[in-house]
Amino acid sequence: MRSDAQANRDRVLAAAEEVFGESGKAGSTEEIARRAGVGIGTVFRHFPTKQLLIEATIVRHLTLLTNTARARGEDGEAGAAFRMTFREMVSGAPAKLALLALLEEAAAPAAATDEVEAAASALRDAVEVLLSRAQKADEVRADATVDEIYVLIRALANSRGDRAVVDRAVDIVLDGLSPRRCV
Amino acid sequence: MRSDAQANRDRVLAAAEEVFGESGKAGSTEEIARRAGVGIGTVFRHFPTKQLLIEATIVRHLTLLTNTARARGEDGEAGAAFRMTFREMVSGAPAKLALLALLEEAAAPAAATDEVEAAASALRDAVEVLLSRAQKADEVRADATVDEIYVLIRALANSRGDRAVVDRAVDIVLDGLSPRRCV
DNA sequence: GAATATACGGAGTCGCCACTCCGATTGCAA
DNA sequence: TTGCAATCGGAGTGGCGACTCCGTATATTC
Repeated sequence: MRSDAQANRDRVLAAAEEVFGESGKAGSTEEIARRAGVGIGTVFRHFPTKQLLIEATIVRHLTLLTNTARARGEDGEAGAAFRMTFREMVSGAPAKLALLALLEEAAAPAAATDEVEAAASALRDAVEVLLSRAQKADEVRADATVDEIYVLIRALANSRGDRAVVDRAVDIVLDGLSPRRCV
Repeated sequence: MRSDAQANRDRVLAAAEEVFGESGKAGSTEEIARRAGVGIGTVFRHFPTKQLLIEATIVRHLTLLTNTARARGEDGEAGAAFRMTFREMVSGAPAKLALLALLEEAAAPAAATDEVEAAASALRDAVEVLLSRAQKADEVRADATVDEIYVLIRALANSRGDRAVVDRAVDIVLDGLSPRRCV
């Protein structure tokens, strides 16, 4: 692959993340091309279909999240690491609400491509590691499963509203996730 | 207003709720007309703009939720009433995920029409009644505010995934909402 | 049962957007 | 530097969907 082609591909992906983050699926390919500083033709050469561009954007995003979670999983205290990652994943996408909506769609049973599927399950695994470590340290209730954590994170990540209010909502959820130390 | 006109208006609104619930904003006006069993012209006579149709649909939905919450607020035990309503609002829209996305958008600061605004705040008030009653009965932690409850409900209502998993996630959140009886 | 205002249906218009095509460019190898 | 295969750009195409218009149909009134 020629080096300019690679560079353009990267710029298109970055622009796509930006545009989809603002406008969701409705963001036009032309706008993406404009922001990437390339012609429409170039966008379509790299991603023959809008759907493919969306999927590539999602995979890129999921991969980033996975790396963050993995890094977090190796150091420090288990409970804090888990809670930190939880918070990060919730608030990490403040300007990317619409992107998350796409992500949700991608998580639907039928819609997932192999590649998207793989990226999603990698993230899931990374979160699972954090979770079970925190559970072993008795920092998170033992009956919680990754699936539930996932649902909670995705749900909260979609939240609009004051940052402060969302933060307090997250506190409440984390309270719910802590082990009940007495009845 | 002629009686047939009223009937058609109602059928259009019902069809709109259905279609928007499935496909969100992307649902076409033509499809709505088809399901309502009327011509496109009729849809546009009642709701001159797609945006207006969306808003009317949202108001209708919010009003329904408000009525449910109000009814629930008057009988039975405070904590149970609150939790019941919480669960209902979360799971009451299983086929209407996309509609909720619109609703979120409507809740954005700028986008709200007076009418939508009014309907939204009526619902908020109804929930607030339930909440403070439950708090007085020491069934819900005192430091929780309506805003946070709202964020939590909206977030969870958007969740996809197994019903069972979502239910357990709701349990976790409700645990977080219960008063901490010991440190 | 007319008369009439009101409402209906759906073909047609217009603009937007995904996607195509090909002449102009440009990185790269020799 | 030169040749050429890989890229690029962006005008053009086709289709879809919001919205309009007006001839037809029907509730309502007396």
